[in-house]
Amino acid sequence: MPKQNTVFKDAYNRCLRLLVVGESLPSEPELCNLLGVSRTTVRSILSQMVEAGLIEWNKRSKAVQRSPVKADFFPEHETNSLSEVIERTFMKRILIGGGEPGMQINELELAREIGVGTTSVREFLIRFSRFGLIEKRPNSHWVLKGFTRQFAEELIDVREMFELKSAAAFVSLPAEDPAWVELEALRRAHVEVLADIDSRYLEFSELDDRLHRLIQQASGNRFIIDFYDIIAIVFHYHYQWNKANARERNGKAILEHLDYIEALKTRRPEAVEAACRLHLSSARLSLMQSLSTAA
Amino acid sequence: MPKQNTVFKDAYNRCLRLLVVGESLPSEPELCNLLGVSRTTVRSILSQMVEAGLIEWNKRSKAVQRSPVKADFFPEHETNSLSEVIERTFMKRILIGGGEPGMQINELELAREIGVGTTSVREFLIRFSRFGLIEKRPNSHWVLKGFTRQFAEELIDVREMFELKSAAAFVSLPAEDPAWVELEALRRAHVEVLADIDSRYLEFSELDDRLHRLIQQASGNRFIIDFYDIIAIVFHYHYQWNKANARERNGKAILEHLDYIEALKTRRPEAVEAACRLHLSSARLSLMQSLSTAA
DNA sequence: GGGCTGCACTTTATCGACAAAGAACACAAA
DNA sequence: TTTGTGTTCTTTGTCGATAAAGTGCAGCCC
Repeated sequence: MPKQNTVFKDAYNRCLRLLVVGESLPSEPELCNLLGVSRTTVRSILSQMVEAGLIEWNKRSKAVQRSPVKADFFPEHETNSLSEVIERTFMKRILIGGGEPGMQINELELAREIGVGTTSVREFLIRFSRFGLIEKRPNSHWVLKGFTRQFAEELIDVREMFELKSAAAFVSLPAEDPAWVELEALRRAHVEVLADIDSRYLEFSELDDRLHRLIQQASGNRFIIDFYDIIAIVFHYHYQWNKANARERNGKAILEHLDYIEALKTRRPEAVEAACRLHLSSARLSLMQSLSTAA
Repeated sequence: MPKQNTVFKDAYNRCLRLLVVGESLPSEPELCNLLGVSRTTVRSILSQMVEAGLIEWNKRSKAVQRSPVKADFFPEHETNSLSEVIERTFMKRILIGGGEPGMQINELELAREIGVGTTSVREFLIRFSRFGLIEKRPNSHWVLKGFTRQFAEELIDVREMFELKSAAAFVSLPAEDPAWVELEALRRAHVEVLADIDSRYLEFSELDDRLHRLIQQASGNRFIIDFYDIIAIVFHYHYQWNKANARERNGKAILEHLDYIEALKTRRPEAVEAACRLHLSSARLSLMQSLSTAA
């Protein structure tokens, strides 16, 4: 089985949502933009839709015949790319299941467990190794270094350096920079979630990601921006399986974010640094606490 | 052709140097340690040496029959691992040959040019991508971001942050830490090279690498330590093909290093910071200058 | 003339296969 | 009782093959 056709399936599903009975789908190039795939894939989708009796397709006209029903969609798990599947399985294994430091990682075993070829696993591990959680012994196995307190501390130390630098750069952004607009949008989103915190506290993760990425972006430094990927993935998976005190933790963090955003808006470096430090040390504390309860 | 036997060939060559006529080679496990390979490889080497009439091998006795001659050695290029070959070729291409930013990188073409399979090239590119010089468009090609002034500045900005942090950590190392011994050894090596700078100035690169790695190590932070790999590879290849003013540049840098080392030995944070900043800004200047002459 | 379609072609993602390299274990020697 | 050897088995590194996905060009339609 070369290449899964997950790109096709995912785009097909998304394309189904564009169908409006009586109307015609837009041109092929336009669909490419809408779906973010190449024309070849768009044409496969159109062909398939003809087969399914969803549209009549003749040159420029792509008349919609009926609305899609549930059975028209591909099952969601078939739309995940291989690397996503591998990543999830792997993270589950090392963050939950026995992820003792020093453990050996076996490419073949992992591949069999997930049901994919060794090449895919290998490439995943290589990509993943930049996160500092695993290490390769050449001509031999990988070693799991483990999501330990030590790891968390090293990660957060660098994060603090970078975030302070980025936040400082943020205040010198010109007034017309789109980041200011986005910052205001984010502030509103925070306020909205806060207003209904008891039922929406889980949305914090997304806000957190957006805010911090926006700030790192201001550094204009690819190493700083790329580093945030490590933080994001670690926080993402860790808190996904570790929801103790999430309501309380997230509520507090949203308030800190709002202070941080206000500080950025004043453009006063000292105010920004203070708010930034406050939030970061609180985030550090939460992570370390959740680590000790987990262990 | 699965797996090149470069490990074997390289170990074989190194093993040839251990041969002393009249004596016997040590035990298999000991050879493993000496050569840094597994017993399987050691045994292949011994078999091969028997075939070549270099030794008589009977259980524990491995009596050396004759000294190796030049023809006994495998040619050096056959002892380089595939990834080394790929790395060199690739770096040559992007640092010297037309490495215009935005250029597309074609896995297949690269593989053919180097004469290896696509998998190896692919894995190299994935590993290399963490250096921030290339970027992947999923399901499509890689994009060369280019070794530009911009890149150099981003790299050096982070380097300065990390090195200052590491140097600060260095002064708080306990007196019995082996780093102090290594530091003194390095100081002597610097003095030696300096004494004969006109003929030995090219040895500076190695000293530079050793000193900075020693200092980063003190941070105890894997992200800081790993980041130094990026700096090392960039400086390595850049100055390897760019030797303008090398004599002068290296002489100056050695003096700065000696100041830096002295400062570390005083264990006074301010002195260290000053020496560190001085050296780093001078290194930055050299790199930026050599970039403008190259472009 | 500018955008759209049809078609042929290129490149990537993934697999299975296989030799090189590593690891495990029982037996032998000192 | 420790250390070394013989043997067997496992795992990694690399390749070529192939379907999926992307790209480029010639001609067509408004």
